[in-house]
Amino acid sequence: MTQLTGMAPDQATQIYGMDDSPRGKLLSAAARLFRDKGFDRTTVRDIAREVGIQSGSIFHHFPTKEDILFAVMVEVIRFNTDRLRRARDAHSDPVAQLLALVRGELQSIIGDTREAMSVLVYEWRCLSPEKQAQTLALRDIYETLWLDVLNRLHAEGYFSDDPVIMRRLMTGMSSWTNTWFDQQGSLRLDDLARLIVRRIVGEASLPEVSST
Amino acid sequence: MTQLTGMAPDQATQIYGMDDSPRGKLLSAAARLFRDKGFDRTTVRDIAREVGIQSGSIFHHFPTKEDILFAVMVEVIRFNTDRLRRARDAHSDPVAQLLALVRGELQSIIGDTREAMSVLVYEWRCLSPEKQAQTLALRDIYETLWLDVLNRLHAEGYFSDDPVIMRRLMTGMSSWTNTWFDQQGSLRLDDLARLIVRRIVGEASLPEVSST
Amino acid sequence: MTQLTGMAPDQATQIYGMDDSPRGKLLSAAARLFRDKGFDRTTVRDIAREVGIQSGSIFHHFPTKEDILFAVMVEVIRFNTDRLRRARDAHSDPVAQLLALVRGELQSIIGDTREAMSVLVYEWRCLSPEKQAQTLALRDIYETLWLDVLNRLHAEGYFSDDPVIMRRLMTGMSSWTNTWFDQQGSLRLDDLARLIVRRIVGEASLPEVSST
Amino acid sequence: MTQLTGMAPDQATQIYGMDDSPRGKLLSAAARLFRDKGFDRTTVRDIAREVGIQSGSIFHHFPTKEDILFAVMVEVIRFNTDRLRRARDAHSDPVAQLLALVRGELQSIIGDTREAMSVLVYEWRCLSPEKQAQTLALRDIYETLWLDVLNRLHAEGYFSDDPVIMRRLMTGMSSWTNTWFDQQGSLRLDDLARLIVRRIVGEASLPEVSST
DNA sequence: AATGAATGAGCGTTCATTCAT
DNA sequence: GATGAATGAACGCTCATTCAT
Repeated sequence: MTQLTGMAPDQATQIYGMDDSPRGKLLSAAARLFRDKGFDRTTVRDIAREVGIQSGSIFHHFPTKEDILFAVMVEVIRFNTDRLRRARDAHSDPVAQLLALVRGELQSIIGDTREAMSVLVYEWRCLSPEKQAQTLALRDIYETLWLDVLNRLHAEGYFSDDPVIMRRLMTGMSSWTNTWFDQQGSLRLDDLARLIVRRIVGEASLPEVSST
Repeated sequence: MTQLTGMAPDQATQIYGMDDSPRGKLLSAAARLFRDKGFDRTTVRDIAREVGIQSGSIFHHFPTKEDILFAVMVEVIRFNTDRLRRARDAHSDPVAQLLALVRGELQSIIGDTREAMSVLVYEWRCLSPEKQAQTLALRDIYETLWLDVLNRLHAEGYFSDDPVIMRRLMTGMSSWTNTWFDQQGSLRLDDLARLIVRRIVGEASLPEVSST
Repeated sequence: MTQLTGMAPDQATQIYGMDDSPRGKLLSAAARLFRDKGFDRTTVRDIAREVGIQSGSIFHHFPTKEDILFAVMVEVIRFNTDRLRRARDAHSDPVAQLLALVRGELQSIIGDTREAMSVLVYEWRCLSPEKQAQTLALRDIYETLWLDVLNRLHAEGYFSDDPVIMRRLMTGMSSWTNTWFDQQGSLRLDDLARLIVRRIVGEASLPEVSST
Repeated sequence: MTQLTGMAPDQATQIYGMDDSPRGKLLSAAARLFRDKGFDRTTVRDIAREVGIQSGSIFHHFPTKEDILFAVMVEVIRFNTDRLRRARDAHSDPVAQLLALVRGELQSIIGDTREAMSVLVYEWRCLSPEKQAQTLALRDIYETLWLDVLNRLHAEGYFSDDPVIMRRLMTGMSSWTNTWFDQQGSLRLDDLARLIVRRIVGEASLPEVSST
């Protein structure tokens, strides 16, 4: 768990495909630009300038601009799915598992992969229907991780409402944090995670365990 | 309250500025197109075609394309601020007031003003900084309605966490519903509102009152 | 002659067609705007605003925007042809006649009709070939006034070069004054006129007569 | 001096920046179109068609249409300033220097750079104030060449009027030649130059020297 | 792989002109 | 005569993509 909560303010970890290779640098630059200016307002020249190449050279790495967006989305889903799987596997208690999932998701949204996660939400429409479908298949795997844990909690009586609805409310709470959470502020990511989990399983269920 | 919960599946009410006038029809068409395709991918020719005029004629009603976006946002905030104020004023009990606010906000997000509300969230970046500031001033008024009620509930012991944080979690839950809530589905808007309110004030606080 | 040299700094006289009628006010406003911004950069809305009507109303007075330009040019040529004819007829000595013509032309270029005269030179290209031909016919009448006097001076031995060439050099000197002559400056219009005449007939020919 | 007076009927020399490069061809085509139709009535598509490229390709060479106009003006001033300097330096007698300047200026106005010189006069207003100021700085250098010679002639008693005014009258005579001078006509450029110089220094001062 | 000039379709916007009222 | 909403063609400019080098 330490890699999740002990992250540095900036980019403690790195999305797999966003390494020092030309392709990786292109994806990192694109993720940030797409987040800051939007996909449509980011030109391939912007991206090229950011990594120090000419705009024509981009097309040796990606067939179209849309494929860059697609790659950013695929990489961030894969990376965060892996992260969540490892976080869940570190615990056996379902409440602790839920907390680990929330921590991991918050980490992805406001921590190391925040640019790409923001792109995933806000630039969804810029993807062709075909690529949307491919991306959705990956998101389904990610969501299954959540539903498994929530179904178990529901079965064990931690909450009575529909687990699918509960997950949707959680997704809303998490994803919205990108608009307001301040990493330098007094609210720590861990506290926020516990706060969200308490919305689901109630006050009593969450022990005062440390986050380590 | 009946006008809020008894809405027809489609457009029971109408945003003030989006009437049968040319300007109103332009705003309605723009709101839907901006939601469906995004601001940048909607051309003024798209909007013009939708209302049956020539593209040049748009500029008799709005000085720039961005001003159409701005008008959509201003109208929807004004309309929904009024709606929430009226909804709150119909109750004196703070829990009932919170429920009324949540119902009203859900109505705006997944009901009659859903297109414009979606635009407000997803096309924010397309507004110039000057217009963002003007829009934010209107949103502040809207948010004050919420914080007044949440502060009172907090003071009366209905929940112990920071009311500002609670509002942010609620905003996330509400706004995300535009991605999944199905008006034809089995979950009714009223039930969803009660479900959200229970995340804040707990199970016991919300009586089984009817929604009328 | 007094009306020529004793003119007020601004608009002592008025071009015939530019009176207080709607048409006249339109022409005055157009002349000034065409001079300041150029024909192509002046919109009919600019002209309409200047005279306090709506842009559509202009077309009750002139069939096209180009016809406004044409009218400005025709009026100013007619007016200045008349002025020059009267100025010449006030004298019988050919040197005095030439001086009177130069004074009158300078008056038109830097005095009361300066806006319209500037338009005549700088917006010539904006006229259709047909209207250019009509306007040229009027200018021919104007030029004949000059050539009559210059031919007589040439015949009487005041200068030996081709009178047509002399007139062209004079036109250049006169028309260029619109770029530099300062009505508030120390050089008076009368002095400038004598200076120009001396370029043609030499120093000795021009007596030190007063301008009245 | 032979290269100045012995010019071919068409384009004996070439403005530095208007060579066979894409940029040079663009500037030549633009200068001619701007002269013929005016800046505002020349479209970027017109210019592109003239040099056989697509309209969008123009913007690889110039950031805006106005920058093309600016480049035309800057190039022609620089080129003609150099030409005048060389022409003056070929003589030590001030009358001969003045004649050389007039010849050079006429050459620029009705000879090899006539399109661009016309643009300089007639499209001045189409330049932004910033670019006007930059262009004026270059014109000041050009004008200083003239005033140096005229001041010397004035000091040596060749004429008694203000040298600045004399230069302005000369500018008018020269620049107006673009409206009437016919290179195929019987009046030769050299004769016209001597004719103009005689307007300033009088009949006696100009010897019957050959133009070489 | 990289370049960078060129493409060409498409964008937001302008504006002289029309015409029902 | 005056209005002002509407027209529609044309404008300057952008930019993802191509391709000869």
